Amino acid sequence: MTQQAKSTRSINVTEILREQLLRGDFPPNTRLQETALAERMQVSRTPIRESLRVLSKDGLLDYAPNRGYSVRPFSLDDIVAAFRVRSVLEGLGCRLIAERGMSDELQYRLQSVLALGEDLLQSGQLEKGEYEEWRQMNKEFHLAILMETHNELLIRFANASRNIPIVFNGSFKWYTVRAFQRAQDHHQAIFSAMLNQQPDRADFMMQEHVMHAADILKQNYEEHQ
Amino acid sequence: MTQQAKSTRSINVTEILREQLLRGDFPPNTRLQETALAERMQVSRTPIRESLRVLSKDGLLDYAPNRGYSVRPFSLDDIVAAFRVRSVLEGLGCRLIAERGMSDELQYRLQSVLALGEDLLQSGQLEKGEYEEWRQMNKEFHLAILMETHNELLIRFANASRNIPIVFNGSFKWYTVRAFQRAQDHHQAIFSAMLNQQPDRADFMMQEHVMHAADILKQNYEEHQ
DNA sequence: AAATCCTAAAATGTATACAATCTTTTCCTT
DNA sequence: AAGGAAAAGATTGTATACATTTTAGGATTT
Repeated sequence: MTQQAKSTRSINVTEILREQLLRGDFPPNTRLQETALAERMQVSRTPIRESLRVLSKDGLLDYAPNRGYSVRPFSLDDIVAAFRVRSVLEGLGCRLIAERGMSDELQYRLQSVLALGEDLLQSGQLEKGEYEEWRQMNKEFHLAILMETHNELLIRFANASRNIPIVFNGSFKWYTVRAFQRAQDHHQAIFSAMLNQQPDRADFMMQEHVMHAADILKQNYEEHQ
Repeated sequence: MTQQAKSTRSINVTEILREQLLRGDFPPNTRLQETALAERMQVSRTPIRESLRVLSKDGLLDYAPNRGYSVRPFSLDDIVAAFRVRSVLEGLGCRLIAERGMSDELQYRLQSVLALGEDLLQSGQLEKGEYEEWRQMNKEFHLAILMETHNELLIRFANASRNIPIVFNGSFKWYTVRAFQRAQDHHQAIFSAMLNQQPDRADFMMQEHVMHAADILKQNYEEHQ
């Protein structure tokens, strides 16, 4: 029997709300009233309040004393700015690993991720808009690199920089096959740079890679939003 | 009459506790019990709990469900890692401003900050260990640059990366006159690079500047800790 | 004596009652 | 009718009571 990770209602509520916020379930500037949420979530106001406080610390909610919480609106500029920050954070991650050299574990793991990327590109799935596997693959690529740095703050910030509606699940729905191919090429180049201990190249290519994602989002934001 | 910013006990408690944590009032791994804190702060457990949750989100406290909060220990490696992250964040800030050019406001402000730095270097104050004014000057230099980027996430992360015991108030108490001079030179170079729209130089020199501070801290940490 | 189980105490998690603040409505004044 | 003050309602902030979980200690077993 698998051990159920300990949790509390407050934590559960936080994660459910976070998911809904990231999915864009609430229109921007919607006020989140404690009593209403408490009723909806079938808990008292106490865990709700703690959740709202956390989510506002995460930048997902606005807060004013005695006036409560509301859904923070994100402009396109906000989102692109967040990508820019993430690009240097993940770039630093690659740089750090390129400097010290990859562990065997990371090398094997990234190689298998890269192989999966190739498979997906050739399977024809991505043409049909089935990008869920790609999303998983991409997440693992980025997270594996980050974790290897063992820089707690870097990991925390890099993850936090993705906790933004629209951004969170990637904008793969707007990717062309060409865009997927380019992303795969970026992954390859980043891997190669880290393997050959080329810190500048690793950093630069990761920044290029992240900002490429930002460009695609930018191009599609107005039309499809 | 100046308008008293609205606040709540929860917010007040958070800031008091944060200050105490940053000052190092609590030994690492100290458990922070809600009832004890509530009594000490003369409030109920409710605002205490909200504060602790926030401070753990800020990385100052460890938390485990049903087991409460404890003071997070920071190793020297943790601290240097945080400096590295901050260096690329503030480096990005300088790069962004160098790319688009400084506003007149920022230019004048930084010039006056630089002039104040020169004054302090020549007044002899710094030799006597009176570095409080320097601390203020330094803070304004870094903050003015950050604010000018208008990148909300960048500002948030850069500030958060300084919310670490020991780091928070700078390690100026360990600075020699030579070290102050070098910091001033760095500030000058960063200003010059932004003024002349040299993004690479601005970014690089800011990273150099921040990591120099890390080096000094590193050299003095063991002996004086 | 070491290990395990059980029980009591203490701590955290949650619900609810009450207090303070803000918002809306009503009603009065001009 | 417009503006504003006052009161009523609604919402957030805080305290407290109760529930659940953890922790500590001792008794019991091996």
